[in-house]
Amino acid sequence: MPELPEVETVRRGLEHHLVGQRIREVELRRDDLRFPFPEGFDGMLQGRLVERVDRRAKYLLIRLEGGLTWLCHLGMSGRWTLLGDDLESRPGRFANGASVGSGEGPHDWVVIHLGNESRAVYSDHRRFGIMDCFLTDQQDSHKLLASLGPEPTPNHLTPMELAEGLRGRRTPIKSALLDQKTVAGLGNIYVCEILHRAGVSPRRSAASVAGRTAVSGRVERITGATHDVITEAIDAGGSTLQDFRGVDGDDAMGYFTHNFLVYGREDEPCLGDGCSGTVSRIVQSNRSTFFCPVCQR
DNA sequence: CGTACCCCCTGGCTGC
DNA sequence: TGCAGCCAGGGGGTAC
Repeated sequence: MPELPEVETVRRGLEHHLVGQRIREVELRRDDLRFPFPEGFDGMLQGRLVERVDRRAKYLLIRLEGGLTWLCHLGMSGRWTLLGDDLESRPGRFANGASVGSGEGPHDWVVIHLGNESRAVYSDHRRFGIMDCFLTDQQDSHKLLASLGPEPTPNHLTPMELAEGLRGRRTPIKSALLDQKTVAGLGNIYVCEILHRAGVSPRRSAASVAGRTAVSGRVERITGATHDVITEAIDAGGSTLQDFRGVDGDDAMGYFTHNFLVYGREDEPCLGDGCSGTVSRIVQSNRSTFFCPVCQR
């Protein structure tokens, strides 16, 4: 379910609970998610200390002792839940209605037993998630990470860079922004919100957004809207972070508490400043796009 | 090469 | 009530 801000919230949760812990045992309850787990996956992780938890786009990168990185992508329905002694005795809520006592759910596929007797449970009912393990110093050549574009955050994505990513492309701006090579980590909801905030039609071609000048007004606005939407969403997730155990990024974590201005609001009034338009839903490359035809041009 | 489409999977909801 | 069909926040692979 998660987009980048939700993955960032999960990252912070995992960082808080896993860093400094030793992986005592890895329990694999099937041999694949979207792809097969790598050969000897559980053995590679077992016995190692968790040093850090990083994120690149929507990939969680769990840095382990010995120069190893454990990669985890949540796909559409992946979630992590932290269970354990001290955790269970504290008030808090679980995502996904996972039972408090055992933490057992029908879609729990990976259970990490930690040195402190707590455990981290990965569940994923649609199994679009990905897990892999690679040598950290070979990250740049990792198939899934090598061609990712800049992060959508203020310190990474610049108008110039976005303009270069869009120039000459015939595809609609909506599809271009969803393409992880253009900007890494934007998903369907936030692209809709970004284009609405920037006042740019999702149907306009990427090339026409780039325009003829070095940096067009639309590129400026999309860059700014991207920074704002992503920063606000991360802050919203972070603000609900306190004593959580479920780290799936939605529900109490701020996802559904978000008020989107266009996403999911077909036929409802546009909430843009002084706009009297009505939100439309169209389908672009097989995904829903919500936008206001009046204020997005 | 870039782009368009199909697919993986499960479950919840809608409309007949 | 039953059930077919549609939908879902991702992204890899393939066919043009």
